[in-house]
Amino acid sequence: MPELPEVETVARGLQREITGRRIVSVTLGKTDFIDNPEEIEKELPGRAIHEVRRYGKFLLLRLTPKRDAAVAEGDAALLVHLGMTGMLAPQAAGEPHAKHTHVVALLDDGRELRYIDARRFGRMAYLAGESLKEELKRFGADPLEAGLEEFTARICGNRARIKALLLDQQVLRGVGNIYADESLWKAKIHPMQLGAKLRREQVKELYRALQGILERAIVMRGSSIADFLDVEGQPGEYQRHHRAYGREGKPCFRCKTRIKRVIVAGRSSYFCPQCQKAPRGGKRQGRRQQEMGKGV
DNA sequence: CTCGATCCCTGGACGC
DNA sequence: TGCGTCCAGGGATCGA
Repeated sequence: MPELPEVETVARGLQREITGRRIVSVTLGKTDFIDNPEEIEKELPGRAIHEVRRYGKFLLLRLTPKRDAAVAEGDAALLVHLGMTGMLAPQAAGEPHAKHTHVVALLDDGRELRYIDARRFGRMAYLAGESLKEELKRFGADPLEAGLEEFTARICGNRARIKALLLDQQVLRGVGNIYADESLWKAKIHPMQLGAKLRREQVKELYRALQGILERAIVMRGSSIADFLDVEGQPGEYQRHHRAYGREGKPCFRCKTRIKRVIVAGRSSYFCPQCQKAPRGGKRQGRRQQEMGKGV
């Protein structure tokens, strides 16, 4: 499941592999995950990819203007979200298309940039000018770029549960279920804790934990749980270092207590019930008890 | 404002 | 062996 480190890994691979290549033609398969398939067919051919970078969980393939463009349209880009099972990689045109190959862009070096996605939970869109700007503005701060000040403001200015906040792409862009759970475990914060109720010191711990984990995961080329593969078809290694995610019933690496799983924000959330203390009033009651304990 | 529920989609795990 | 069922999960959407 591609989150920030996995998408970063793919972006770096694509940046190395296809920067400078011109798109010759585009062939589409199923298009229900594409915002504007007809524009993709019309706008991509003839443009070169001049940069590939990550934006949250999106890959941003920045495109040059068309050679015969009559009017400037501003920046143009292909946005690609890998969803759960998406993969974007250049392959030799002669290679048979894998099952679930839905977009094929022939490049000017004879290779094909292919988008393969069994579940089609991903998303693809061609955007330019203002609509590109508007789209990018919808997302929150990149957790690796945000300073402690901004991180704190975004987490504390919110009454939702910390797990929900970490997953909310309008708060932070790029964090998904795995790295949310891993950073909460590291910072010893219960996933149901309210963001606004976290102490300053806890927020700082979380900030450091999240950045450290994301950076380390990028070095290890991401986590391969089910089928994540990078541009070269290689799995990541970070799944070997998970401390909470997917470890229900297994001993906590710190205290040996069995890792528990609860649903928060509609997602499985793994945590250590000993290290990550439940917020007062807990999950089971859900009643509206507050104040008094307001004192941070 | 925040929540849960529901839908999208397919493959893998599991039970019988 | 083969079926049915459940589950995974990011994100949009809707109603509470």
